[in-house]
Amino acid sequence: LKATDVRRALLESLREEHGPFTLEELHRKIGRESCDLVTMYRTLAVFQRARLVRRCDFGDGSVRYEFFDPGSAHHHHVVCVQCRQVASLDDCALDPIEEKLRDAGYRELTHSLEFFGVCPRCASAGS
Amino acid sequence: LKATDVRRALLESLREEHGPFTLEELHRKIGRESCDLVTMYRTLAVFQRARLVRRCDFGDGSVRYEFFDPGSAHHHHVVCVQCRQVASLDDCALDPIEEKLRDAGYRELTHSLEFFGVCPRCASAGS
DNA sequence: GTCTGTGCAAACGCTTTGCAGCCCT
DNA sequence: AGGGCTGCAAAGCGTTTGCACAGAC
Repeated sequence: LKATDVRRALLESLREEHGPFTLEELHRKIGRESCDLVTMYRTLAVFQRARLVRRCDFGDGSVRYEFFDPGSAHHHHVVCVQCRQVASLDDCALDPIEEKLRDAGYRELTHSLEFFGVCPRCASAGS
Repeated sequence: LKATDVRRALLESLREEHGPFTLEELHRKIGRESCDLVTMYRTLAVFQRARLVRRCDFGDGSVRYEFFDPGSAHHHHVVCVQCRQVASLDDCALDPIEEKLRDAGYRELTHSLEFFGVCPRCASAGS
């Protein structure tokens, strides 16, 4: 795993702000000219394999990437359907459900959970 | 909303078995020759608008459609990562979380939640 | 007869692949 | 010096659009 300019810049962008970003957003952040879109895809794939990045596949078609911090707890997001801003929730209350499924014979369980709605800022602006 | 052969066949397929189906599965079920793929997309879009069908956008890239029964409770699914079979869970324990978000100012909340794992059948076959 | 639904072909956007050249180690 | 990384071009795939014709009401 070589240390290149593109990889350094991308990792930097992912670390400085927390919040899952789209590939497009990341591309803009590190400067469109400093890196090809194809390289973005490939680098993010490499980062995923290296467990540096987690892929958040929102159910609305958009795919986002966030810096994977092994220390922080498993969490989910709220996506504003108007401004597309994403906030993080600090906990996850699904352990009881996974427990039930494990009892039923399921193995290697994971889950994807995302919330959608109008965020406070958009809600007050709209009304 | 006209009653055509394609629409009748598609609605039939969706109703006779419960479980979200991919567009491909539905196309196969009603017979590949009896309907163009494009019409499948268009008809499913119409059904969604008419609230006859609910779209389940799994986080793994696959999109599925299920017959929308207004009487049945809001529920989620478990997807087997090996055989791709989908089972339905009967309840949803996320109301407390949505409540908290509403208190924080979020509006019009919805969520997408899907579980992934190895189903009991695949688990016993594999070991 | 009118207006909606359908099939076919083509466009579309996002993502992946192939290949030649560059740069990190 | 070598092999991984990158850019560019092109292919791939699921989905959408345009248009002419057929079918429902």
